[in-house]
Parts: sequence; C-alpha cells; structure tokens
Amino acid sequence: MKRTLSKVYEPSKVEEKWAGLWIERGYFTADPHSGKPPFSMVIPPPNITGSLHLGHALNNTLQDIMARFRRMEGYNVLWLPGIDHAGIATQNVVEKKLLAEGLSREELGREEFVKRVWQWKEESGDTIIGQLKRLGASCDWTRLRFTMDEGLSMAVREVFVRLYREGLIYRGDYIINWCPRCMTALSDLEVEHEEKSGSLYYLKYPLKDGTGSITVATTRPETMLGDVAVAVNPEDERYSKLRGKTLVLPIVEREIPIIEDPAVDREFGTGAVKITPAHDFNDFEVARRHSLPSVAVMDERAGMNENAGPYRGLDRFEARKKMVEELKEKGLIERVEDYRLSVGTCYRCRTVVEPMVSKQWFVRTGPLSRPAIKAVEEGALRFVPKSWEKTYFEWMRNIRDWCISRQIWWGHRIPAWHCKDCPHITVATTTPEGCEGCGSKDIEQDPDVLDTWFSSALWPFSTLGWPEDTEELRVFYPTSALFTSFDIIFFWVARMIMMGLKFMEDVPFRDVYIHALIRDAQGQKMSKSKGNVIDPLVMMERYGTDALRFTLAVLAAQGRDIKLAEERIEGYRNFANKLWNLARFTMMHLEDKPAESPRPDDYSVADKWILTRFKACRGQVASALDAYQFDVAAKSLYGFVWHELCDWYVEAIKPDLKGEKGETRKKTSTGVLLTVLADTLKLLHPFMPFITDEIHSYISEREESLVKEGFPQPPESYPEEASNMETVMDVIRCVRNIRVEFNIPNRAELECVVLTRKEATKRAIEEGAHYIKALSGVKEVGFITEEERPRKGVFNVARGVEGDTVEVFVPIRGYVDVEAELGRLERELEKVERELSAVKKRLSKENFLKKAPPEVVEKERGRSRELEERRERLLKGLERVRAL
RNA sequence: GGGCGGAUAGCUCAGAUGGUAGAGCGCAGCCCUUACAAGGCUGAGGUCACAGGUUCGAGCCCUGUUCCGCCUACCA
Repeated sequence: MKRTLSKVYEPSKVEEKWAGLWIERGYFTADPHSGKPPFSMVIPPPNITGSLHLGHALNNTLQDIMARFRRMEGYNVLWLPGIDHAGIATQNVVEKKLLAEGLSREELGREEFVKRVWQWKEESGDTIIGQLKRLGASCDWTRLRFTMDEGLSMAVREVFVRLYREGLIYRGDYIINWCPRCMTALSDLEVEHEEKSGSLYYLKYPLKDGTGSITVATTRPETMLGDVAVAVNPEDERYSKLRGKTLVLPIVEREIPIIEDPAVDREFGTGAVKITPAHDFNDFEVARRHSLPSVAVMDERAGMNENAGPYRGLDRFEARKKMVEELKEKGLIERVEDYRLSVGTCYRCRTVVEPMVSKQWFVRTGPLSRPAIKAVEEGALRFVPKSWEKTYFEWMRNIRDWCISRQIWWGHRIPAWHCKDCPHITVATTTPEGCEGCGSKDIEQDPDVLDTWFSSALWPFSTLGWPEDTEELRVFYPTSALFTSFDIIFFWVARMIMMGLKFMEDVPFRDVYIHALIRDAQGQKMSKSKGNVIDPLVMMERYGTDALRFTLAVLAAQGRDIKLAEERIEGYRNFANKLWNLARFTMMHLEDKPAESPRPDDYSVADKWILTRFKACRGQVASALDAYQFDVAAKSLYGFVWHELCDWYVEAIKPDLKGEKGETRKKTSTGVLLTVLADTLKLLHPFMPFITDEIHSYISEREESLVKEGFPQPPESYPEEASNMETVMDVIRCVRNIRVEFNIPNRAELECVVLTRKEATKRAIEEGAHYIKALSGVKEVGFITEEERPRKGVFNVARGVEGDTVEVFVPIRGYVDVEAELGRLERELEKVERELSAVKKRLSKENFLKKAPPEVVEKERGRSRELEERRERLLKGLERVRAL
C-alpha cells in the first residue's frame, strides 16, 4: 500500500474519475424501503436555457454538503434533481435562434415551433446537468425530473382542474402587466421597478361650456387619448364649483366628466388627475367604482391603435413626443417639470411593460395564503435565518390574485376548452369529447399556457409522483429542507407552501434555508454586460472543484451577500494542496503492512492533544451544519487541518516518526496521525468530496468511497494533557519570538530556562521539554527558582496551566539590541498596565462586587492576579535589560 | 411612502443568551529546515459610524442622527 503522491495536488486528474464512479456505483440512489430515517431535498430546478453560474454553484454546493453530511450521519438521503422549462426565457432563446435562420415563430406555426423548443431542450438540457455532476452534486440522478414531463404535466392539470372547480381559479377581464416584446401577460412579480428620470406634464383640459379649463398632471401624456374622466378629491374646495361639469378631451375632442373620488391626493400636482382605466392600475379601480368605460389606445405591441386618432400606428414613446409638441402648439401644456418616476420592466427582457386590460386566468390567492401564513407562524415551517419570515409574512398578508395565463407557446397549455356554440368553458385533465355545457363537438383548447411558476409551485410533490399515491411521497414528503436565495421567496417558496398545504395537507419542507446572493469583489451584481462575472466552470478548471466549493462554503455566512474575488478561491486551492501534502507526508511514514491501531496507553501528550482538538473540531462541524452555518463549519476545519494538525502536531511528532524515540513511539504517532487524517477526511468530505476520496483511496485498505463511510465518532478527549500541550506551545512561541526579535540565526544554539510558580505548570513543561527543544531549537530547557532569576537577559511570559504564568528566559549573549528590547518590553508593559487598570477599576466598584455573578467576579480577580504577575515580571525584565 | 439589512484591522467578514475584540487575505521582517515557497516562523495593525441612554459592565440592549445596500408600494 505504500505509494507516493505527487508533490502538488492536480484536481483535473481525479475529479472526473470520482464524479463518474459515485454515480456508476449508485451511491446517491435513494431507496424508499430502506429502514433508515429519511432526509430529502428537491433541487431548485435550473432553467434549460442555463449554464452553470455562481448562484447555481453556491446553491448546489451547500445542498450537496448537507446531503453528504446527512448521508454519512446515516440518513436515507434523497436529493431529487431536475430542470425547469422556463417558459418565457426559453421561448425567447429559441426565437432568437430562429431569427438567425431568418425565421419567426409565427412563420413556423405553433406546433412546429414547440417541436423546435423540445429539440433545443434535448440538446441543451443536459448541459447544466453535466455541470452539476461536475460540481459533485450527489443528486439521485435516476430520479431526474423535468417540469414538462408527462407526470408533472398531469400534476399541473390536476391542480388546475381542482382549483377551478373550487372557484380558486377564475377567468376575467382585468388590468394586467403586459410585455409588448414578449407579447404576453405577466404577474405582478414578474415586473421589475426601476427609478428613472422623466417629466411631469401639466395638461389643460378645456371645459365644455367654455368657462375655462382644468389642469391635470401626468407622466404619461400619450395615454390621454384613453382618458374617460378627470377626478378630484370630494373635499377639495378648489374644484367644488366644477362638480358635475364636462370637459372636452383635446385632440380627439371627446367629452369626459369631472368626477370625485377620495383616493385623489390633493397635495399632488394640481389635485386633479386624469383617469385612463385601460392603461393604469389605479385608474382601472377608480373607473370601476364610478362605472366608467375603458378606452384602450394601444395594441398588444404598445403601438397606438385606432382610438388614438391621428396618432394611430405610432409607437407609444414616439406618440408621447409628437403629442407633447401638438399640445404645446395649442397652448394646452401649462408647464413641464423634471420628475423621478418608477417604471415597470419585464423581468425577462427589460422592456417597459404596459398596463393593459385583457381576459386572463387568475388564481384566487386569499384562501390559499391563510394556511400558508399559519404554518410559518406555528413553526411547522422554519425560515433560516429567521429574519426572512418577516419578508414572507409581509408579502403573504398583502398578496394579490395571481395572473397565471401567458400568451406564449412554450409551457403547460391551459386545460380549458372553449365552446363555439355556447359560452361554457370545459375544464378537464384530459381532452374532452365535447362541450360539457351543450355537448357540441366544436370546442377548442384555450391557446394560452400557464405561468412557469405554476408548475414550479408543485415541484416538491409533483416530482415524487403526485397525484399518484407513491411510496416516495409517503417516505420523502414533506422534504427536510429547501435551499434557495431570497430573490425567489415570493415567486417560488411562498407558492410551494400554498400548494403543498392545499394538495398534500402538509408543508412542502420543514426548513427553508435562504442563502446569499453572490456579488463581485466590489459588491456589484455580476452581469455579463459589466464583464465582472466569475465563471464557476473556469474556476473549477483553474483551481479545482473542491477549492471552489470550499470557498463558497466558507463565504456562506447567514444573512449577508457574498463578495467573491478570485484570490479567495486561490487561497482555498492552497488549502487543498496543504491537505494533499499532509497525506503525502503521512504516507511516507506508513509501512507496507496495514497500520495497527495505536494503544491509548502509549499516547504521548501531543497525541492526546491532537485527538482532543479533533474532537472539538468534529463537534463544531456537526453542530454548525445542523444550524446551516456552513461558514463556521468550514472555518473550523480549515483552522484545525492547517494550524493544529499541520503546524503543530506533524511538527511535534517528526522526531517520533524518525524513530528517535523508539519503536513504540514511532508506531503510536504514525497510528494517531493516520487515524486523525482518516477521520478528518470524513469531516471534510462533504465540503471537498474529490480530494478527500482520492486521498482516502490511498490511505485506506477499503476500496469503498467516503460516501459510504459514517461520520466519525468522537474520540476520547484529554483536557488536562491538551491544556499542558498548549502551555508547551506557548513556551515555544516565546522562544521563537525572541529568536526573531533579536535576529538570532536559526543555527545558533540557544538554551532556555523557565521560572514557574505552580508545580503543575512545571510538570507540563518538563514533560514537554523535548517538544520545546525540537520546535524552538533550544539545546536545553532548565528550571530556575525565584532566587535564581537572572540579572541579565531577555525573556517572554507564557501562559501556564490554570491561569499561571511562566517566564521564559533565553540567554543571548552577544545578540541583544538593548534599545530594541527595551522598546519591546515597554510596549508590552504599557499594554498590560492598560488592561490591568481597567480590571482594577472594575473590581474597585462596590456595585460590581455586589451585583455581578460571583463567577464573573472571581474570573476578574484571577485575571487581575495574572496581569499583576505579568506586570511584575515585565518590570523586573526591564531592570535586567537596562543593566546589560 | 412603508419595510428589512449593513457600518468592527488596509480589504472581505466572524463575533448564541451583555463579561479579556477574532479569522482569512493583504502587509513587514527572517527562513529554500527532504510533506507542502500553492510553504515555514515572527510581527505590526482596531475610539467596534456618530450622539445619548439602560447596566456593576455595551461591538452586542434602547432612543436618535448620518451614510450605504436591498425589498416593497395604485403619489398620477
């Protein structure tokens, strides 16, 4: 088994091998019949248009860490993968491709177009799956789902029909957001608001009786042709005498009334507002209250229509310009002010959306939202971090009906059939023979498709086989956790909760872990146009997948955005290399035959220390992961591996490994090193699956992958020896510090003598003397008493055991720079005195002694004693140096 | 307009239930010591945004202020 590792870890050589092996061996395939406790997650399905970006990488790395961790803990893990058909986005992509061929979707026809999209899906759908596999995602790939699969489509139809029959889905003419580029309705959520600078135009509308005019303020003069009234506040005295009068709308010369509505803000503009129900949400409501008609002036491409008279055919922005010119000429513009306004844009194509009245399908959300609110209030479902619950409640409590129909071709066709012979609509899960109402065979399916998020909302149970009653549903629903970022809490999380409760009568997941959004090192959102994107695939290529994964984990502090700079990844690449070399070092000392387990009776202080530290690290990793604190877990591992295992333990046992201390010591240290390394690999495996499995395959006698290993058991710990070792380490630091401060060559042989007060400290140092010699390069460690305190020489103060202190003297004839040493000691003294006076001040307060808990007071007293001792020692040291 | 979050070392950030301010990176000095220069050792660096308050004690709790983000909203 003795093989040598290359000097540097080369990720590209091992990653592909392991990614393939894990899947081939079926490690990630969940078995509903396993007796183990279940742990399940559904992946947030990436779009089929997509290629892996950093958001995916983060999202899936964290899920994978959790999945692998739970698997090692002994859970029956199902992590179900899938992809999303992403209606509008995908349709846009395919349309663009067609455009390159000189084709439009209209030319192709619906059927042919949809065929093309499927073709495209086949080609590109695998891309992101392959990339997820490359990331190491331990999904159950045998259960891969797609939102347009037959099973999932069935679930969609089933839900639609049930909701429709319960009156929770309805169809009607309402004002909705319309994207004139995508040519479809959008839900409120799909509109993004942007602050832009524009103008506020003050328009004069003459009174019909010729007695004057009224001035309204608007940011959208082009919609005036669709005005059906001007509204004022009923309590606004300025306009009381105009009550009931009629205005003549300029240009088209249409007569419109002056109405009164309490919603009008008297303070804004002139206190009079034009009412355009066909192109403004607010006006739509006002018009309904007053039974006013609606006049649309634009068509579905947001061009002016026949109601726009002379402006017919113009684009809306073009029309605005021309209309303002005309009104100016006619003297109907009183003034124009600069104005900041927020405009809604389409979240898929950034086109300014146009509010329009049209016939659409809606989900009545009120009855669905109430149980969804309750579930979170009662703790059936938990947000992590908890603060996101507020955001959730805020939206849920003010939820509005959800427009679910889209005028596109790619998606789940609405399962509703219109009858040509009667007004009845037949809603059914399968194509009906004829009209339910009149029996006519002349029926036609609704041309619209459903909002993509409608099918996503069913994801946690549709993927498990619903509406069938499957084993999977019984075992794995509700899922254990959902990982996502905050930007889709409303889009997705909230809707899954509503649908899960409605159709499964239970929450879709117990925990929702909300992770950060990734930004660049300057905190800017990454975007292709800014050119600041970091491509995870390039990073994996350059630094290794494990390095990328570890970086993402370490940066995933709760409740904060992640600012990522490439140097961070490089840093964790170095960590991977460190681990690799630790393994390389370990292997160099392994015999050809399997190592025997070391006997606890033979453990050295260093052995006991590292086992104790390992136990602490193991505990931190486990509890941090339980609490979704990936950063804490990763940092703990980093610190343990690098700064405890490599920096101290390996260095401390080198003499043992060389056989300088006899065969037993050699065997024991080798054994402990190997054990700790092997168990550390298990702790690290969820974070860095590739390198850990690669190393494991070298050092373990078993062929199996770490995926099949259990999370390591905590070893025996030795607090007393561990504390002794810390004292020894501190003494070593003292000597090293003196060496560096006085510029003493490494080769120069030094001695050191220590002065301790407590017997326990002395014993610890005695027992650890060989470590001190080996690691600080001193020839001898001697002990002196107070009377023997040197008159001259330099020293440092180390921590003893139980609050004791140790003076570490290093005779350095010929090396001392008196000035430098005086400066150093004075600085140190100053610091100690500053702290001491703070502590003393505290202790001098009667109130503190009376009111603070006794153990705190005792701690302060101990600290005061320790600081005083330190101060005394420093003062004496200063004297000695001055005497030099 | 409402809401949420942030301001801690040069940079990026940790700092449960108030009790000695930490890490990574960067920086400086010294070291190619046969696991690793993608490395080792040592070190410098902080009025915890500001002003009050509660408390024996505040980075943490309360009030206010100033800057940043983000979410949300029917001020035309």
